Amino acid sequence: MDQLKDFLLEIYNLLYSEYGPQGWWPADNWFEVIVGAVLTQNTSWKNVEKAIQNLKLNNLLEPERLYKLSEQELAQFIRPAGFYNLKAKRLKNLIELLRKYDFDFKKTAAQIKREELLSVNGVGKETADSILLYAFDKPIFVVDNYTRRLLQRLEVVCGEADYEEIQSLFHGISSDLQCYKEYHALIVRHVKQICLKNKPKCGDCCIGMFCKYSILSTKN
DNA sequence: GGCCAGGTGTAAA
DNA sequence: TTTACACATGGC
Repeated sequence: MDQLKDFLLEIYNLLYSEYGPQGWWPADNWFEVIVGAVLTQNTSWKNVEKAIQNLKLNNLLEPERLYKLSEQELAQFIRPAGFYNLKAKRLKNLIELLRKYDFDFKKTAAQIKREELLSVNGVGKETADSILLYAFDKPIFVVDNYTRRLLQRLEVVCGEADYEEIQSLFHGISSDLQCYKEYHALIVRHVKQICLKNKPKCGDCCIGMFCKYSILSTKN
């Protein structure tokens, strides 16, 4: 297990050396992180940016403002992010939770629990953990499909590995908040970048020496 | 024109 | 418990 820890730390160092700090989450404040976390569900960040911009230009990117806005109106502002009716509902659900804490950052950060976020319809594990890590600075690692794919290619986990299993691997290597924020961002950056190449091969990237299979390969 | 993107919930098998 | 599908826009 200590070996695995060292291995994951080495991967982190290689990625960090290659790409440098990623500055995640790209948002001006905690509430923008939360809105972005919902809007980015199965959606490219480019489209999320347009939706966020719409809200900003209309002075709506504040919890109280969105609380007062109707679901139908909200949906129109976030259209570019896709699934806009669904996401308007999900944002409303989340804002209803935030209202319990009087839309107050400190109060929410001090009291909010993962289970509470997960109980909100439209908030799954990845969204909940993104909010906890990037909006509220909780040392909780965010697992996404990029993470799963990368660990599969590195033969650290198999395809059936569940969310918490993968998460615990990262919780085992460090409890450092910045490391969690950076590692997740670096994984996203790396896998995206590699997949953009026409024919990525093994050994083709900064961690290639550890990959038996191409990142695009479906082989486990 | 087809495929995919920083997922999640629901319903049927 | 697993699988299929809906949700929708915009970039390449």
